[in-house]
Amino acid sequence: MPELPEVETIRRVLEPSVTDDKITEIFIRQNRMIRGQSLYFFKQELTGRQILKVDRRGKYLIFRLNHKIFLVHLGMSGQIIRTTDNSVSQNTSFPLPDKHTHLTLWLSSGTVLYFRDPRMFGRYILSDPNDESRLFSNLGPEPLGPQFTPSGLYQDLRKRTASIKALLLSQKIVAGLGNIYVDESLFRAKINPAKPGGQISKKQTKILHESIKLVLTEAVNAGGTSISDFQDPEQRIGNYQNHLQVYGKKGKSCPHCGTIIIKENLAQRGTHWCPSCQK
DNA sequence: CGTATTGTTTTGCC
DNA sequence: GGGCAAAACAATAC
Repeated sequence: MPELPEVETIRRVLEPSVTDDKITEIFIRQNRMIRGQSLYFFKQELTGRQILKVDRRGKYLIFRLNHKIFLVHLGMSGQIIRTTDNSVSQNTSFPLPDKHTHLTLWLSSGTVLYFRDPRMFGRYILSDPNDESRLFSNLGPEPLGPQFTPSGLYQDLRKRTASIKALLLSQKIVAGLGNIYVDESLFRAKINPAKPGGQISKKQTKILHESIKLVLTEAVNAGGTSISDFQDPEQRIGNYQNHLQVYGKKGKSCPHCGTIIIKENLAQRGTHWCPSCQK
């Protein structure tokens, strides 16, 4: 579910409603995803903190608290649902908390945040602000920030023999792209997903850089992609699934040339491309 | 029964 | 030690 555009959509919804709120109570159903602080201290250290700011880095949501940072990675199926109900939600499409609600935060204004994650690939990390750079040390530049440049991208792809698909998924070349947006970006750039990173020309790299920024910007503006179950904290779905060109389009015609879109496994993921446009 | 799914970490090999 | 590729994690749908 959540790649950069989805996480940014969540961030934008949460920011105005939880900023300056205090965490008054916490309930943990499943502690598998909790990292950083020990379980005992997790609850103790989170309770009473004020949310100063909600940021994002790659696919991580960052709650900046007084003297702590709370990082949330939603994995494959994580979501955050906001209600103003104190016990059982009445506004949601299903009763909350349910068996997939692993963490619940009550805030001083009456807001309740439900953290759901059926597949439990997500992570909740409570740490010191000083640890932030270490926690993000494996992430490449923000694709929509000034650090992401065509020349930097070109340098990082030099001498790499792995496929551009695998490299873009790794988060180390650039942060925030997942399976959907890698396929869409490579289609826009007319680059074959199997092409080794080191074989992409300077000119192609510049186009790839532009394509990534374009696709992500469009997707953020559309409120993310709701393929199966993405919804923002207010339970609204995104709109970018209506703009996808190749992802999920196996057997359909390429919007550019009409050739049938292919889907094959690459880098352990279903990979979609136009065999004619993306040589 | 298989296969597939919007992600990352770990493992093992070269 | 780095780069790379595959397994592993888990739930659910088809």
